Amino acid sequence: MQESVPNESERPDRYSPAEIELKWQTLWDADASLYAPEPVDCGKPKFFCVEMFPYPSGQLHMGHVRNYTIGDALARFMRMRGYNVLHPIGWDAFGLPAENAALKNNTPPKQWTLGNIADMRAQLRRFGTSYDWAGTDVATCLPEYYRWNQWFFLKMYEQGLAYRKQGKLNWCNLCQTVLANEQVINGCCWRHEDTPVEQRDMTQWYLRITKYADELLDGLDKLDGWPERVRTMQRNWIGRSEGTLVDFKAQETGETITVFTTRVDTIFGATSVQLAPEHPVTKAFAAKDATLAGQVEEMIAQQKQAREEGDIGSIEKHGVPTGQFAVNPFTGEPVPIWVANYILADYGTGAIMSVPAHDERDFEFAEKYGLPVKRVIAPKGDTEISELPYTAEDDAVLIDSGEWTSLGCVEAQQKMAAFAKEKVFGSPTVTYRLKDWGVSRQRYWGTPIPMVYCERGHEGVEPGGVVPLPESALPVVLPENIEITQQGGSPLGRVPEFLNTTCPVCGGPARRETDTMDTFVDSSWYFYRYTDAKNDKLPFAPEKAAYWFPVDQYIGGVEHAILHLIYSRFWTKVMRDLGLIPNNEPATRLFTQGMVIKDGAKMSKSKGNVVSPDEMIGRYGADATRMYALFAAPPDRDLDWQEEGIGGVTRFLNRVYRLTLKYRDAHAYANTLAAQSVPGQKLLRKLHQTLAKITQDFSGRWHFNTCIASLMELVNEIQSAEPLIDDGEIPLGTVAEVFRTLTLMLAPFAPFFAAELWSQIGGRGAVLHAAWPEADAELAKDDEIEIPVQVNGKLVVVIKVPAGSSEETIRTAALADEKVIARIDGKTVVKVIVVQGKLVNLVVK
RNA sequence: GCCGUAGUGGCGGAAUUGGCAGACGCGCAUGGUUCAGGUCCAUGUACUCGCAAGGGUGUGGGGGUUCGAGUCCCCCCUUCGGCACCA
Repeated sequence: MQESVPNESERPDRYSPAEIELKWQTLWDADASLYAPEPVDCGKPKFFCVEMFPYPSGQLHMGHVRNYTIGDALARFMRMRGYNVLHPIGWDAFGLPAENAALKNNTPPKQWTLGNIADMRAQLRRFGTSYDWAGTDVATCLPEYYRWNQWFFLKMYEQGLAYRKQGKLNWCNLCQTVLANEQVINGCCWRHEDTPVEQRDMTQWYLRITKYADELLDGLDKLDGWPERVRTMQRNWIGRSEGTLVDFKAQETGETITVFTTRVDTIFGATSVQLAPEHPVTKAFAAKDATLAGQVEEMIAQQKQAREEGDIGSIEKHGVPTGQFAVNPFTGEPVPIWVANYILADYGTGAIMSVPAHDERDFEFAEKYGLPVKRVIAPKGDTEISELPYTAEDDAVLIDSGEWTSLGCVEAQQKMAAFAKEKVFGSPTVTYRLKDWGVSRQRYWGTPIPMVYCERGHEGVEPGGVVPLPESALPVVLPENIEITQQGGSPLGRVPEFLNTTCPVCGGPARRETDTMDTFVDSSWYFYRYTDAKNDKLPFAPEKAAYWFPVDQYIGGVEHAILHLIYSRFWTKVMRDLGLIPNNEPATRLFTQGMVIKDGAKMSKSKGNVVSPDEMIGRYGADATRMYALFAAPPDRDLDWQEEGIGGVTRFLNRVYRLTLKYRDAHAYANTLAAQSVPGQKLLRKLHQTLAKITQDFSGRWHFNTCIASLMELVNEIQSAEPLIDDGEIPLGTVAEVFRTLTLMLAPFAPFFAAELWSQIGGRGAVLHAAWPEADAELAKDDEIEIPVQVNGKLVVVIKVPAGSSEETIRTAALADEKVIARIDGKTVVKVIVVQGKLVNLVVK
């Protein structure tokens, strides 16, 4: 015979997450506008809180859970603080995985994507995230959204910010598409980390992000709400470098070789000119010299191989002489022209002047090939000895440099650049590492580019020339009945109904652009759409964006530090210049949370260390999972998910549940704090100390792990006081106050749990909109404080004195302590240091 | 190489301005409750010498400033991340 096990929900010492969460979720789901913000004229201060939107892969992972839990805690806190909060969600819904899934399962990308969105939306609801579901919920793969990508593209085309050109592009064979520079990581595709990208010559659409290079760089200094790490990464990426262009003329053939240098002051030490293998002048020389042509070809082949093997950095410097000479315009001296493999074709001008005495790389190269080393910079007060290559310090001076001799090198740089400009053989210049953003993708599942090619041509447009579609032709809708194959080329090119169209200007036959836009276009402005997600006249109403922007808090992973975060800053500046928005930056504060890892490694299917959020909910409930995600580590650090630890949070919640129900009747005595006992004051003190700590942490430090720790301390103290409450030594009014406040403090972290407790203790309205309690500094004050007493910096004893004791009282108490007396026996007290309210230190000899 | 980030018990982590190092939790140990336990409760838990009282040592390493340093300064090591033959 088996005895019946008590039903979980009947046990007074445990709560049933499954029951409580289902109950509240059902209620919440029924109210579509539960989390909607108030109108813009509500008079409350606004707070716009955005977490980076997910790609709808079909499965939430723990990284998402962490990201959204952080944002949700903040959004819930700010609502309780009386802010008008916009807390939206959306879906970064275009992209290659949908096409791969289509190939694998024979499901159309749209169906697959929308199905995943529905699944993930349900998952997020199970976690109780307080998104404005009805008002936002933007999916980038829908024409209602991507038509505005097309609209922006046309605006940029008008402004000359979108243009088409031929160039070298990064090509990933697995993706069967080109990639932006930002999408190439260590020479490999960002989605296929083991697949080196190839360089292909193609004609593509570009967005002129370089126009904003300086603004993007300078703006970083003012973004003090962004992590330094992210700002540094962006600075490196933009890679601004000031220098000088100088024209060297080939002596025999007359070609101009413009070199870029940051150290024009060393030009008297130039002993050769070095060209990149791909440089046009290299090609011109090679055309007339078969031997050279062969050598250059070999050099390019070697580089390609090194790139594919992934060790481009370790390749040995080598070069070949062209047999030609170029004239240094400053000295009139001819120097040999070489082609060298360490010269980058796409940085600067692809040509340098080589100054072996003052540049490590040039020195190494000159040593190898026996080129002369001519020293022209000297440390101050030294004209003879110094080790080469010598990199000049700020106080270095020029020697052997004609009329510039004896100048400081910084001064010389300016004067020589100005001289070059005056004599028309050079000029000061600025170069950037940042290149224009190539946005064409030879893929199906993306935004069609709203351009056609007029076959016959018409006035101002040659046959096959580009014609932008008028706004009235938008959206250019992505055809749905398409067979996904792995053939090369743009899939849209194989859909005749899409491809063949008419020219909007002359009405003649035209072909549509068949490439689609990079998905990073979608994410560059999606948060603006949140402010007005249903607008069908504009991407958003300017007045709505003006009210909500900039985002007050943006939260996401650091992996987007360059890609998404630089593109969206660029897009913001473009929209500002189009007069759509007044703000210069998309977000004033950025928080980059750490990764969730398992057993020291990033979670991945191949490693088999993936933790499923649904399983966590099933085993522990959403509240415990959320709280543990916050408790296990501070949010900016990586979090190693150790499942054993979650038991501590479950125990904590069970304890709170048991105690709250036990003292439920105390709430009839709420607001009767007048008669206070000593243990009652002690409990209130702890309560207000906890409240003060949590309130303050939400304002910026965000150490939610210690917030939860302090809630645990509070509950431990309540539990210790249990006998006192039962004996009536703590007034019931105090008990009511403690549990009411505790429930409110839990609300941002454990929403289902707090809602349940709130209703159990008879709280008015939804805990969601209850006012966050104010910490009372008076009540939080200790009446007795502990003062550690040290002798020569070593702790001897901790004494207790009344709070606010004078320095003299503390000193006397410290010197009167037995242990202290024993310790200083036979020695002289040289000095007594009393730090009021903190500590006493005796210096003895 | 340059830039940034971090380094604290068996583990995750705490110590906001220089002032009791190790809060809180996990784990572990002992005891209790329970027919039972992936339950609950109590106590202990940095290392080390000691039966104990009590001592000594401790925040990656080495110096320094200070009455006092995890925290500030200098040098070095290591981790993670970014950029990298960038002229």
